[in-house]
Amino acid sequence: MEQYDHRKIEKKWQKVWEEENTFATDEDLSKPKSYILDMFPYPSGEGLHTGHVKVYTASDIYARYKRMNGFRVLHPTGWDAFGLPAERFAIKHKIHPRVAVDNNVATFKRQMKSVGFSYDWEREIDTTDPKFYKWTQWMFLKMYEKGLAYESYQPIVWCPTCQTGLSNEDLEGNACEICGTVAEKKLMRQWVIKITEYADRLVEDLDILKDWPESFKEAERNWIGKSEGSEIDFKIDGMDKKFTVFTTRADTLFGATYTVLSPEHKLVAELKSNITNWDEVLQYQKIAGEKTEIERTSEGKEKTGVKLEGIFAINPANQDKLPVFIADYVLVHYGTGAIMAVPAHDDRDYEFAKKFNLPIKVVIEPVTGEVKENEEKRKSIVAIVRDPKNGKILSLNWGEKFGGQLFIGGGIEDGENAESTAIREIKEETGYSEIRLVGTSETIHHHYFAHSKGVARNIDAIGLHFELIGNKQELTSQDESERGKFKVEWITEEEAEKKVSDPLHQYVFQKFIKNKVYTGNGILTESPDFSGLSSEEAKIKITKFVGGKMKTTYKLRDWVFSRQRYWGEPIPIIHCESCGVVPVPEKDLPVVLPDVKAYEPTGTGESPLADIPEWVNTKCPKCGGNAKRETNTMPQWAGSSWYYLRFIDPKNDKALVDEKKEKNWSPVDVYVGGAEHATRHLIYARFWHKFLYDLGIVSTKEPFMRLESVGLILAGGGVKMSKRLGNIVNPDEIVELYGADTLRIYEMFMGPFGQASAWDTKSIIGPRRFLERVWKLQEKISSDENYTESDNTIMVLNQTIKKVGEDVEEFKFNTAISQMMILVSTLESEENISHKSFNELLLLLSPFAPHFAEELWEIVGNEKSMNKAVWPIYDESKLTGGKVVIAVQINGKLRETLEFLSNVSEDEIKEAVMNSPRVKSWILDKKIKKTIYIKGRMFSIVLE
RNA sequence: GCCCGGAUGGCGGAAUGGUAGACGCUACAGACUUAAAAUCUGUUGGCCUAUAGGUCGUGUGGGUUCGAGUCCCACUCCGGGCACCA
Repeated sequence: MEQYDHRKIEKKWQKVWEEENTFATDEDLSKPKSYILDMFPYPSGEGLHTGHVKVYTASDIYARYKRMNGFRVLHPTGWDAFGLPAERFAIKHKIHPRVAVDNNVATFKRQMKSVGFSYDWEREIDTTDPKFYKWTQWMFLKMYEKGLAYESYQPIVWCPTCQTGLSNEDLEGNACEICGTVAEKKLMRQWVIKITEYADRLVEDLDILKDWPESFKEAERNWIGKSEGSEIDFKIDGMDKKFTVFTTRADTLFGATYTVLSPEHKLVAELKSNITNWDEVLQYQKIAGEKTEIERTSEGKEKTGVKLEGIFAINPANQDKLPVFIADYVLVHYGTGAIMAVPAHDDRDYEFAKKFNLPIKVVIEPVTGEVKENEEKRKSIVAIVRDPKNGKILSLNWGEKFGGQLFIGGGIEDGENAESTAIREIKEETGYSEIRLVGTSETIHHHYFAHSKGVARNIDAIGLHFELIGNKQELTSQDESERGKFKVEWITEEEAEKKVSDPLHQYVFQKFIKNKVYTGNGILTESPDFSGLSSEEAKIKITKFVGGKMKTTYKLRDWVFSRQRYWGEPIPIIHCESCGVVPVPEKDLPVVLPDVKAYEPTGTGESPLADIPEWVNTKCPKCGGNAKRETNTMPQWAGSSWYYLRFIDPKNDKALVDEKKEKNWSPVDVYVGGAEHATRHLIYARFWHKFLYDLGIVSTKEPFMRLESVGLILAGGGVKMSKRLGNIVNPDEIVELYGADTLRIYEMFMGPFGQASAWDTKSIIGPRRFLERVWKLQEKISSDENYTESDNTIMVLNQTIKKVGEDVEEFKFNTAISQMMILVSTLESEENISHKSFNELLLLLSPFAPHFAEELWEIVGNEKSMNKAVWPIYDESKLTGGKVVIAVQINGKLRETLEFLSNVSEDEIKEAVMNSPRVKSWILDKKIKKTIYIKGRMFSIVLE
């Protein structure tokens, strides 16, 4: 027997696969299809890393498995090669990005081939290839045609030293990562895509995606941030001007005590002549404008703003005159960029109101507890008594059964008001009477079940806040029996927050002591015709009453689709001196990126393309007059938003994808990649797909039916692999030392595919030993054609076929591998093994360790190529081996295990259990209360 | 602050509400060897004990259940994402 030499074997089979084009896509339409895709790589100069190998191995195993199961499989890859890193690299090393990308691609391709991925390389695509980006540009023109692409001035983050625009990743805090200068904002003309027009469908259709992780769908929902509310107009007092606010809480309109515009709101300038503190306003606008988003948010919760002196808005509900502020906590790009502020029922408005000393008007009465049937109405009070000397609060400890820790509560009796009730209850229950009322709450509607009385109650409670002014405590004897039920305790705020679990009492505490405002829904008060309504009802009625309209808004913003960069797809637009914006005619596509020597930033913020007059200057396709080309390029996201469609028909120069072929292969059945793409890439691609669906180019609503998320590979110690820490593992070294097959198995065996796990080079030896043991098994193959292994081995073999198949379907590669290890141990314990069993083991192993399996397949004399072989089938009747082991529990504890034939009856088991000496010794003379039998698993005895 | 995950031996991890720790690594002991490596065999959660057996044990505290790593409630810690979203 020859030694297992991975270097020889892996090269040999990679050559065979390449020469025979083994993994060319099967176009036999009689077979079911499976389109298996991983998120294609960005070919960086760093080369392939272990994380790539993890994703690509998983999809490769799945693809090979599907082929063996009779599917026609599309499993391609390509290069997402436009973007900033390549351009940076080019500037730094004076290498043209085209050259750098080609070099990097060559490295990636060599590395990927060395790991043995079964891609159909004939379908390789590259987003920077004009034949590819012709179609990216074509689709941009379609979006322009449909009114989805528009020009707009948008702020970019700008480094005044580097004279270049920065992405968020280029920022270190609020400063440029490269030179350390504090970044500014600069308004640039941008192309923007109206993705918001698809927001609703992007949310709705998440329901189609049954095989996406819930966490991805939730992340998309949050990113899109759908919110239902009302738009309501506020007139400016004494002027023919108004602004619109967006609110989800129209029910609180009567509680609005001021309004806020975002500093960038266009009405501010229109009001200039009437604003008496214009200088102050201007200065605030300037400061807010200079702040980067990071600065604006890193200042914590401290609210800032400026009142527009001389300006009042009219509350359309009650015609109150409200002050108008500008403040940067109101964002220009969300809702309408203006809010009505209701400090009594919104945390931010409350903070702002406190700081600027604005009135706070309660219009919602809280509802606590849960509404029950047949409730009895009551009126009561909850009193908080605080000792200002030590901050402690008076409480009654009723014990676990009677409500636990509470403050002082009680029913309002005839002839009493809330205050007199509270004073009486405090005196009766605690003996304190030297107190002073400092606050009274609104009515609180509390629903609860009074266990002592056996009735459901709906009480209208009033909270009262007292301060202790004297320590005199007089207890009268007639109250003693009542007082025996509880203990009077002074507790700290922390204890009160933790121990008082009753929602009503906790609410009153939060209101008075923690100064919390009530932001939930409730029942309206102080809202003339609407008082007594629920929030839900009032939202609609009040909106209607003031002539507003119900409106859905999204957090999702339109997609800024241009970059002032060289290395991207040119936006196919021409600016004509007389016709204005003219799209490049389809016949002139692609607009090829010119080959230039310099691609440094221009210093004006414009794309380097702007400095190439022979490219920029052109003739208008419409009138023939002088015109200039658009010099902005597309973002890196553009190509990756539709590349999966091009794999279906990568060489087509008539269409981005042939209609028939699209129907044959779309959609992607399994898409594998990282959770960092849960929002942007996947939302952009889903949007793009829906746009193409509307054009009739694709036949499905969604591009990716199932999504498998990969977990990070961390370095030892659970930290991220990074160049800086010098802990990056290069897959080349592992392939050289242990072999690609070992690397593949190691990465799949590390842990659950979707979970992060730490690289541990010394553990790689385990998978390598496993392969060595399989290698040695070939010596045990019996020459006797009719040789059969023991029943036990047959059982394990069948179990393994079942488990590996099921686990691969579910991307549970780690447990599939451990089951194969169990099979190998079992086969090793046999004197000899059959040719058939060994072949089946190789077939199970082949998706995981393809070179290794091919070699052994050939060595043991199989005629047909392994890649034409089919996945083994297990025999249902041989999964159990005819025996069952029954665990015996007594009072829930394992006391015995007994083995039976699998056709054993419950009575036989019971008899054997009762006769077991060990069981008898546990039962002794105790009575058996009951027995429970779980078929084929366990027998449980419960003793009295 | 909000959202989403997670917590099981020395380590990576396994476990349809039913024998916790499969499988692998490490470590220890033994075999082979002049020796080492490799390989093979055995042991490897703690404690008490004889290798029988017992007892504790899946981040913490409660609960449901004959039975909880798994379900429910409250909390702690760790990781990831988002950032004043009206």
